[in-house]
Amino acid sequence: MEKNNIQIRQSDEHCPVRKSLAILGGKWTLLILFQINKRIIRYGDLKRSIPGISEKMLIQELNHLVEAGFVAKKAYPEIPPRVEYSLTEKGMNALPIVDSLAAFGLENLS
Amino acid sequence: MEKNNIQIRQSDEHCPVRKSLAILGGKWTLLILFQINKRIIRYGDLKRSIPGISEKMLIQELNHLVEAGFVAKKAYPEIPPRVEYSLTEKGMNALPIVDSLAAFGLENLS
DNA sequence: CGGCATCCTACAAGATACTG
DNA sequence: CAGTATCTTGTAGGATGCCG
Repeated sequence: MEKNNIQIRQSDEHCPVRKSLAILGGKWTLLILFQINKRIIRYGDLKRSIPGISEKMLIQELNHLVEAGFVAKKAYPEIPPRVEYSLTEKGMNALPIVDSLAAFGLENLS
Repeated sequence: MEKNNIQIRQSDEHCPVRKSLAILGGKWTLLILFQINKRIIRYGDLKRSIPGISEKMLIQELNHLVEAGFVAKKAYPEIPPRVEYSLTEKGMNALPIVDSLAAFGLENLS
């Protein structure tokens, strides 16, 4: 309640919002997390669920997210290959963000 | 609970997440909303509260947000000039987004 | 099927200087 | 103080083609 009075000043890199945006701020990042959601989904299905994304961006972001520990990747040594993606615990923690984005879009944008 | 089964497929422009990202997806946009927050803040103070932003980007995003109806701008015809920015109702609705971003950053990033 | 390697460009973003 | 006006640049992102 006295939150209005505190100085909200985060010097550069210590701001949690900035740190989050640094990882999740890509054009497609949050959309990908949103589509994976609680599912275990194959690469091809994921790609189809995000119309307009290029293979490069999808793979790039997925690798990025796997490295960062937000997405788990499981590859089956079959032919033809099958690769499944899902959110880790850490990745699930980002779902409130996309939920609030979705809610905002529904209520405030045409 | 059967949410896992439904096809989460938004064809392009109807996806609320995409619509939100289209407006709020800029590098500085959410950070600006976060800093204004519930305050009525002058341009100079706002700029100082976001280290690293250029005047151009700040003004550009502010104008953008004013046009979109998320930010209110009040200019006083004084010398030297004074301009105050604050969030509109609509802009307040975006605060849950930055809150979840902040929470995510605090809990999941170093 | 699920990638990776290139090449390329448009636009977001930065730097700088000036003004009411 | 609060902007505007240019000019320049970096890089996110797109297009295309090949590979295990």
